[in-house]
Amino acid sequence: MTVSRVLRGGSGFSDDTRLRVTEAADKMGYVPNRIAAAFSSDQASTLVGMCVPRLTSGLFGHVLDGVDRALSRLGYQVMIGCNNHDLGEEEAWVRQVVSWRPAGVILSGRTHTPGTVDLLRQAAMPVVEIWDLTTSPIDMSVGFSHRDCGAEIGQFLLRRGRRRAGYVGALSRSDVMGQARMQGFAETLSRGGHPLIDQEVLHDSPGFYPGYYGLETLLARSPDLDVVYFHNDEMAIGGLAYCQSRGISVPEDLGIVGWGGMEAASVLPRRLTTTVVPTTTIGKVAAEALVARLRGEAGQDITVVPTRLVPGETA
Amino acid sequence: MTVSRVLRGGSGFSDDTRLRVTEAADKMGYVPNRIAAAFSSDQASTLVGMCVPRLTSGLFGHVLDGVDRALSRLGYQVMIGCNNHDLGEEEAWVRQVVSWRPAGVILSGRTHTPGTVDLLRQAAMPVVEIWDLTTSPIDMSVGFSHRDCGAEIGQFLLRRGRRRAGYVGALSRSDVMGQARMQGFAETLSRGGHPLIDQEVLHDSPGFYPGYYGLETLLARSPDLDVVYFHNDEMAIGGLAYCQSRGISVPEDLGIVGWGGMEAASVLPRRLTTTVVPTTTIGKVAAEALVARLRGEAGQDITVVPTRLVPGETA
DNA sequence: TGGCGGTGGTTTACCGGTAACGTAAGCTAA
DNA sequence: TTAGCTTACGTTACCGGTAAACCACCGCCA
Repeated sequence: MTVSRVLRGGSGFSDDTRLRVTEAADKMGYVPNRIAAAFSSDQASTLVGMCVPRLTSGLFGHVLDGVDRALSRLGYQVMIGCNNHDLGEEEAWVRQVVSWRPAGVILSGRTHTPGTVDLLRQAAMPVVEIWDLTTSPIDMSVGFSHRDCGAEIGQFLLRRGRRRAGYVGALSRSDVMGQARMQGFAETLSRGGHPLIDQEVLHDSPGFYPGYYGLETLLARSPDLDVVYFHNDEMAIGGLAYCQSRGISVPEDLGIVGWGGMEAASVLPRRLTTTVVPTTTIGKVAAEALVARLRGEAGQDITVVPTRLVPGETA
Repeated sequence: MTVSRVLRGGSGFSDDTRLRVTEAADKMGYVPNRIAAAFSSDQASTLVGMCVPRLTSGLFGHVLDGVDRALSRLGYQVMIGCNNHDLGEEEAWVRQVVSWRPAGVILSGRTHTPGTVDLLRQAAMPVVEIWDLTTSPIDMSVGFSHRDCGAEIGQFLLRRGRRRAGYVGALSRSDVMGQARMQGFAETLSRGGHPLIDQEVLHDSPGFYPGYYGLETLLARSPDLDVVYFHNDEMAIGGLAYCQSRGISVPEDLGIVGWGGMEAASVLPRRLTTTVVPTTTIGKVAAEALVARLRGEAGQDITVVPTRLVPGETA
């Protein structure tokens, strides 16, 4: 017991004892057993679960980094999961993670299966839903509105005099966020009197080549578009490559707009018009909100982390 | 006890009992406590620790994905860590992770502090060192030789008639792997009779802008180079941008070579000459080697996962 | 009828740390 | 002098699952 107190930096022991304990621990290479600690007292768990739609996405890599930096600094460990944009996989992951009795959980997205919500409510632990802001979170929400992102781009393009807009997207499973951006975009255009002309949504992952071929298909069908909004930057870059290969000059003949703020976009000869998402900040804020809740500190349940429209040279 | 056997799919109970148990568990929303399970029997831990140098790197995102896919399929959970290319941070992380008594640990790199090695040896668990192959691993090693990557590029360039090569790198903390590539490159050039003319190594993270300005500095000092090998693809793309801004035609005036096989590199108008690293495969193979060891199956301690030189249009 | 093996289920002890409580020694103050 | 408090440390029970041993019962056969 005295050893436990010394090693956890408590009080109620003499300096002499402390020294003897730490020396002995050092000499025998003692590593405390956190499993036992977490087991004996529910409070002691320093595990936090974090689930993202894709691990290979540059954006989520930064979110993960923000979460890990903030949490590891405070002595927490991060258990990761990847749901591949599938709510069922998410539920399976949540079940696994809850069985580890973590201190809290961070999920991506605002849509979950009833089973997932039940599991989390029963577990009665802090939960942060990130990325896609919701006003009725399970517990807490940190992110931004995808609909607003699309709407903002819509307004921007109308102001720039674009009148015949198209959309190229990808629907990998139930990726509702890209959908939301598109809807916000389309609605704004309609209200502005110049509704969306055409859209091409591929059932594929939103990468470079789907962007390339998606634009090809779209333009074959609707050749007189003057701007195309893409699901994300990678697809937009694919679109740019298509334009280059066909001698379509950007932004004169056709405007190209992406989303996400992928680093590689800054690599292009002309800077992509896009919405930059504060990925690392979202991770950091989510982690801090979770820890604040754990410590019983006051904090807001819903935190808006604003995105930033970057008017580049492609639209 | 009977409940435990039923839920773990053991034997020694009737169908009737099984039904009663599963029904009751369902009704009460029972989630087994893995902490207790891991605590009671050392064998039951399904945690695996995985430490990478950077979470924001596209390459390591794919490695992580390979690991997570392979492990979650087999019922393991992944605890992540990021050491920021710092061996001290790695040791701190290992200490944390070992205190969770994981089933095994995956580390990036072959160089570790003595403390790290001690901790892992004492813990007597499977350890896989990935990315940078070593013939004397702590336990197992999965990866490739960075030195050979550099050497292969050296030979390739000599065959293509390049005679005056330079190198632009970045030294973020103790990133020994970039160093190894450069050494393999330089040695091969020397043996071929056309040694490395000049190099510029920035103390910065290896990104787009350091590549841009690194090339600027290098060319200011050594204007007559005919090819430059970069630390990685991002830096090489920065170098390409510099060439474009100064009217240096690639590959005629100057060859540009990267490393890593970053996806965005395929986005460029001309395909970057580079070495593609099988990131996902490394993660997958490492995870499978670890699980094989856990199951007592035979497996090799050292697995070479070959890289692939992609002769693009920039060198 | 006694012994034997298999089936189905229960009892017991234990993993290693921690909360709560117990206690002995030393000190203070009435 | 002694009740009362503080300090330093020890005891005990418990967290929830699991390994191993144990037991009850049945059917079977010599």
